Amino acid sequence: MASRTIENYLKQLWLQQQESRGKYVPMGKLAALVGVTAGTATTMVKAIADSGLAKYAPRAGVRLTRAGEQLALHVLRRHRLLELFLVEILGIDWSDAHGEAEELEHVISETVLARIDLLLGHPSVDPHGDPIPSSSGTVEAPELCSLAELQAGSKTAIVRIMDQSAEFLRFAQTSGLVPKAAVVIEHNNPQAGAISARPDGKPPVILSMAAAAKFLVRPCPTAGKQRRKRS
Amino acid sequence: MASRTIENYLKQLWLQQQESRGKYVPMGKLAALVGVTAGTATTMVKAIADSGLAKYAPRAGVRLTRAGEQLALHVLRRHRLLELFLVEILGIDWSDAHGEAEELEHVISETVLARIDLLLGHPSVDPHGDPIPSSSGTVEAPELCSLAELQAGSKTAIVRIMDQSAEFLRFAQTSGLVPKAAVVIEHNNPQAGAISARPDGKPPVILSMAAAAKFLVRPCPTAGKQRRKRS
DNA sequence: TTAATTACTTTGAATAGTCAAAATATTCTA
DNA sequence: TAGAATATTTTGACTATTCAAAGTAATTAA
Repeated sequence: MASRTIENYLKQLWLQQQESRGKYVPMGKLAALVGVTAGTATTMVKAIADSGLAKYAPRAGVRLTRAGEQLALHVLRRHRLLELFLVEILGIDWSDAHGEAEELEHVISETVLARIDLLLGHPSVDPHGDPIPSSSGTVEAPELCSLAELQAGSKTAIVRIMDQSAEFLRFAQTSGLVPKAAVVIEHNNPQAGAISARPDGKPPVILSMAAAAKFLVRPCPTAGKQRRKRS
Repeated sequence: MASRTIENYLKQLWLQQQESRGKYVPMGKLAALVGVTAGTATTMVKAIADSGLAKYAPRAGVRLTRAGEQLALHVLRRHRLLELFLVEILGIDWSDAHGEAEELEHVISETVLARIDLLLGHPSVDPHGDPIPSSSGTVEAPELCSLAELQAGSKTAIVRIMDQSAEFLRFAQTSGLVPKAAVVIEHNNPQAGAISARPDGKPPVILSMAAAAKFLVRPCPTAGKQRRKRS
C-alpha cells in the first residue's frame, strides 16, 4: 500500500484541489502543505505520478488521478472519523484532535475504523463540520455561504469551520462559534472590513472578513434576496 | 525520541529479559523477535547501546540499561492499555487486539493515552492478564504457577495467558480458558504428558504440558501441599 | 585437540525520504 | 523585451533501516 508519506501527499493534494477547483496544484504550494522543501516535493510527486496516483506536469503542477483521489478520500475518511472519535469518545480537546488524528490516520486498520464508525453511529461530519467521506470513497459537501456574506440582522447557524489550526479552533470555541451554534449578525458594514456576530447566549464577537469567511453557515441569504439586493 | 524501530527493539528486549531472568539476550534471539536478520540486529543494537539505552557485549548479547528499561516499559504500557481499550471499548476481537496495538503503540500521544487510561478506570492488567506498567515505569507481576503444575481435582482460576498469537488466543477463547475463568483439573498424569482441564460451564479441554504451561493460575497448590507431595 | 557446526559480526549495497544549493524556467516589471 | 524576481527542477549528499553474503569467533563433537 501507500506509505504514510505518500498518504500525506495525496491527502494534501486532494484538499488543495478542492480549494482551487480541480486545477493543477503548484509544487511550492504542495511542498508547503506537506512541510517539505520544493525539491523534495518534486521528487516525491514524480514517484507518485509513476505509480499512477497523480498526473505531473513539469513546472505546471500536479493533479490526482481517479485512483489517487480514491486513496486520498480513504485517508480523509480515517482522519475525520478519528477526529470525531477523539472528541466524542475520548474527550480530547477539539483543538488537539486534528493533530492527533494526523498520526493515527496512517496506522488504524480497517477493522478498527469500522468499529469506530459503528460506535459513532455512522456519522456524516467531523467536529469541524467537515464531511466524512463514505467507505466507498465519496463525499458530498453542500454549498454553503460564510458568515461574511450575511447582512446585519440575519440569523443563521454555524455548520462548518474552514481552519484546522489549534489556535483558531480555541478562539472559535471560547467565542461560542462552534458547529450547530445559532448566530445573529449584529453588524456587517463592508466598508468596515469586519463584522460583529453574536452566538446564542454569548457576547458578540468581532471578526475580520478573513476570519468570518472561515465560518460556513446555513441557512444562507436566499437567492431571491440576493438578486433583489443586487438589482 | 526513540523511533518506532528502536521502541520495538527495546520492548522485545525487555520481554525477553523477563523470560531469561535479566541475562544478556543473544543477538539471534532478539533478531528473531524483532523480525530482522541477525546482522541488522547487531547494527541496531550498537546504535541503541551508543545512545545509552542498552549495554552491548559483542558475541555475548545485549541488556537494557535503566534508561532503556524505562523506555521499554512506557512502550509496553501503551501496548497493553491499547489492547484493553481495543477489546473493551471498541469490541475488537481478543485475538486481533495484539496485532492492532503493535502499530498504535508507536503513535499514540500521552494525552490520548491518559484519556484511555481514565476511560478504562486505570486498569492493572490487559485482556491477557499481563500487568500494565504504571505511567512512572514500574510493573509488578505476581508469582504465579501454571495449569500444568496442578494436580487432578484442583480448582483454580485463569489469571494470565503467556501467548499472544491470534491462533492460540482463539483456541483459548473457544475452549473457555480465558482470564478470570474458573477451571477444574480433571486429569494430570505426568506420564501422559497431557492434562485435562474443565472450565466452568464448558466441556473439558485436553492440553499438552506445553500448552497447559501457558495458562497461569491462582490459587496455586500451597507450599505445604507441595512439600508433602515431594517427601 | 582438530574439525565441523553454529552464532555473530562485518561489509557492501539497496530503499525511502529528506535537505541545501546549483541550474533552469517562467513570469513580472519597467 | 531585457532584466529581475520568483518558482521549479536537478544534483549530490545524508540518515535510518534493511538484507545478503562473506568473514570471524565460539562451541560442540569426534
